[in-house]
Amino acid sequence: MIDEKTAREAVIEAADELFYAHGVQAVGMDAVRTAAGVSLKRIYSLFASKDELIVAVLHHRTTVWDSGLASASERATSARERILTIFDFLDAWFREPDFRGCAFINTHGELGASSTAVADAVREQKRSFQEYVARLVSDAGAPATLAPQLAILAEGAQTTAAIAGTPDAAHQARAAAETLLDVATARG
Amino acid sequence: MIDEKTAREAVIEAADELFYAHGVQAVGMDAVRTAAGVSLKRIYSLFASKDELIVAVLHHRTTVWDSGLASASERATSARERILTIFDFLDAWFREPDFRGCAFINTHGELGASSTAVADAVREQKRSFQEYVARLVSDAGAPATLAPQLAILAEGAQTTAAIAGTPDAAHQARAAAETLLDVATARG
DNA sequence: CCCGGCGGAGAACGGTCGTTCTCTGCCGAT
DNA sequence: ATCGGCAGAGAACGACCGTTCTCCGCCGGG
Repeated sequence: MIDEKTAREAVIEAADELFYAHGVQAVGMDAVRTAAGVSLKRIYSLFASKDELIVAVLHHRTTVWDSGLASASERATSARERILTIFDFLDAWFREPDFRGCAFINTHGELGASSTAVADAVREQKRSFQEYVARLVSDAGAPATLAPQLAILAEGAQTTAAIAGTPDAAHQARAAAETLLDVATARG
Repeated sequence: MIDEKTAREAVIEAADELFYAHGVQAVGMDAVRTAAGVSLKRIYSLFASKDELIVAVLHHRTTVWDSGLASASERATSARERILTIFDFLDAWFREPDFRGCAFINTHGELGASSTAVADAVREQKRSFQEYVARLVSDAGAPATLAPQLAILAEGAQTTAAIAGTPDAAHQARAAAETLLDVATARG
């Protein structure tokens, strides 16, 4: 048998892909089993329940998102550029053919009311993103009130792009962010 | 028996409340029956399937949202004020104890991948909102590019408030909208 | 007063889901 | 070579859901 860590990752990655593509409740554990190539018995020895698997998937997505954001901002030379890089990162994501909105928002809408563990995992990811933006805003010398405004733009772009089915929202949000940055950094 | 229109409305309103509170898939038709006080047989004579009921609920929510937005903007005296009223409307909504995000976004995340009828109804509502904002932006004499930026702020505020569980996003988005409006109407 | 049909209540049906169990074959140890 | 135990495959189980069906009580017309 493959070692535990490998099996865990295979299950999480297969579940992530299926959950994101079809919604969590539309995917049965059988489908996860088939996609991951790991027996149900083993899946249930790695995760106590589907709910626990969902939370693990969300945590996995958080790390993927964080590292994607970090690597996208590597080329940026200033804090201002790093902020705007967020929206370029979104633009590239929106153009992926299987883009279907933010998995955290989707999962929260689907299960946030019934599972507090899911709601907590989603809230934690959003909080961490807000913190990331706040750090960049502080680096750019802009007032702290700018950070939640930029975060709201990023969130809105994700849902707008998901529902409209076009990536336009990324550059629209980017333009708004530029304006807000200009105004916030103009004064002294 | 009660007349058809009344029964239809009772079913739609009961389903709307339950779907919004718990998510669509978490609510069985039995629960709708009990809440609406309309027999299953009658429900299925009014709606061919649960999917059709979901779409009817979304259409109902669209009219409720539109009229709420319209009545909130009645007191505003200028186009600029009418735009900012959107965010005051959101603020009041976010403070309602049973606020759980935008039903359209939630339902799209849950069922948008599997039901094109649902995805279409959601997209149509967002398109109509974009149009409403575009009309106000035009009335305010601002460039058309401002409209999607404001719409993105409104969308982002809704998901942020839903996940964070606080109404802060409304006034943060309002402040950003004010800045964008100032910049967009300063020239000329 | 009797009868036929209509509507409501909820049981029934077929399917699916999350979870567990059984069976079978494989592996290392003796 | 034989045995014990572990892992995989998938059947089994109980619950539930969307949808349909059955039965019962009520109603108006003769």
